[in-house]
Amino acid sequence: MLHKNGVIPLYIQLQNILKEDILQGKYKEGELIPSETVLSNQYNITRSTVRKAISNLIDLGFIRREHGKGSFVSLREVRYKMWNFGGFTEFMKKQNKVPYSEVLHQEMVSIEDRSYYKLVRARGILEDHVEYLTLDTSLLPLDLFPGLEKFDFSTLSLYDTLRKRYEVFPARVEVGVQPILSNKETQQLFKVDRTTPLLEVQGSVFGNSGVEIEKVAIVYSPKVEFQLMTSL
Amino acid sequence: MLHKNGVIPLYIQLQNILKEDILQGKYKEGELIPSETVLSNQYNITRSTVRKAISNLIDLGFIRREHGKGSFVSLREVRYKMWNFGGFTEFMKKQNKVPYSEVLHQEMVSIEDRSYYKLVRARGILEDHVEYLTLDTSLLPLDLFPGLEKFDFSTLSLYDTLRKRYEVFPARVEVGVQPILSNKETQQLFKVDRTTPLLEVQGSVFGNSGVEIEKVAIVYSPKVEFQLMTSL
DNA sequence: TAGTGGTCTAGACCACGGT
DNA sequence: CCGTGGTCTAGACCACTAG
Repeated sequence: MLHKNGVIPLYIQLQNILKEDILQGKYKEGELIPSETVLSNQYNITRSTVRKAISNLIDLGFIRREHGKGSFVSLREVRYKMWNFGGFTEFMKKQNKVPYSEVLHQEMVSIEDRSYYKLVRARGILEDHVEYLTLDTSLLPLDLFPGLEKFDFSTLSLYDTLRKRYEVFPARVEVGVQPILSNKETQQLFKVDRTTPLLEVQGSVFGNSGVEIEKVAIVYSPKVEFQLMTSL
Repeated sequence: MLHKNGVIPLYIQLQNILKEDILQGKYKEGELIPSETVLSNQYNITRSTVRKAISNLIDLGFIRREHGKGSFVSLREVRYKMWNFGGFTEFMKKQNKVPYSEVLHQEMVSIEDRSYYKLVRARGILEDHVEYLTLDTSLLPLDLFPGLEKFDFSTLSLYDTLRKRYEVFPARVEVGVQPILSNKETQQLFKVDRTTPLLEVQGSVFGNSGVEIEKVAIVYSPKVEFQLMTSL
């Protein structure tokens, strides 16, 4: 149900509900979602409000409308192969590599009246020497994870901690990919010159319940292969 | 004045009027346009209709709204979201853009004793000018597509042709993503300087039967947003 | 014909910004 | 305070799709 007198607009609430339903698989790729009329009756809101919610989801690439037919789930889900989001540590162990994390920086920051724990880590694998592969910047909301700053993430897995200590399970990422130029920090870390372009991924990680649990920015070493497969 | 009983929706008519006014300089960059109430009175339509017109112009990057202040002309740079690898033409049409393709180069090449039709196209959308978004290099095996070189892909959709003429349906892609530096060609095409890093996607497209039907390399303009979602 | 989305009206109340 | 945009209601008629 919707919170009629809450601070969050009804169309945003509905938008989030539909988005979650789609991502949780309640409405699957290609399937019809309930019609605008049905939704407006179901949630006791007008069709205009329903339309606003659906229009936003169309802009976000979740839904496609067809006149006279209905509104369809229209996702283009991308899967990754060599590259992994949900736990660098776990992934590397599976590859029989020794994962290595170095906390470069950590602090409490405040963004839009919310406090976050900011964690900057250089990550890589341990061979004869340390081979750095990514530079990770994470922002984790402290209201969701009180006391998070007390853990030592050079030895602990961040996602493992979220799961075990906070029972929060990373479920989904939404990211953008950009090419960037290296700066002094990444040049040193990845041993590249200043003309080397790098890959950066920026976005959000969401938990099971659909809440954003982490804002993340990762710069990848050129040694990391970024591959993906997707169906058309 | 608006044509009240015309075939063109009122909000589209208003949208075009405002767009023209902006492009003709009647409302200049940073200036306020008339308020929603004023426009609704002026054109004898409801505020909802005015809002729909303005919302579209915001999506198109002409206007920015500020709560309590008004709506300002704001010709921000448009960024295009593209998470599709196959079917540029179809994708752009769905976005109500006019797709534009320019064949820069085509030839027959031989790789590992197999002949391919090599097609290099600059692709983008047509607005007041051509906005180039990608530089596509395709390699299509001629044994699968005999006579393919006879089509004119500046006007025809490649994938459409594969489907209609050869009954081959692109089904899956496997690609790698790399950051690259711009070269002279891409600098000119995308109007960027030589220090601008770009995104390149390289890989293969497979048909329904699982055969590789195309080797592809796409360089993206910085105006293209490369976004993806995935479950963990 | 019934159900869908597409467009539009005529209101209402609210939150924000500047006077 | 007033004017702005932000949200929402409760209707209406239309065009399109499918049985």
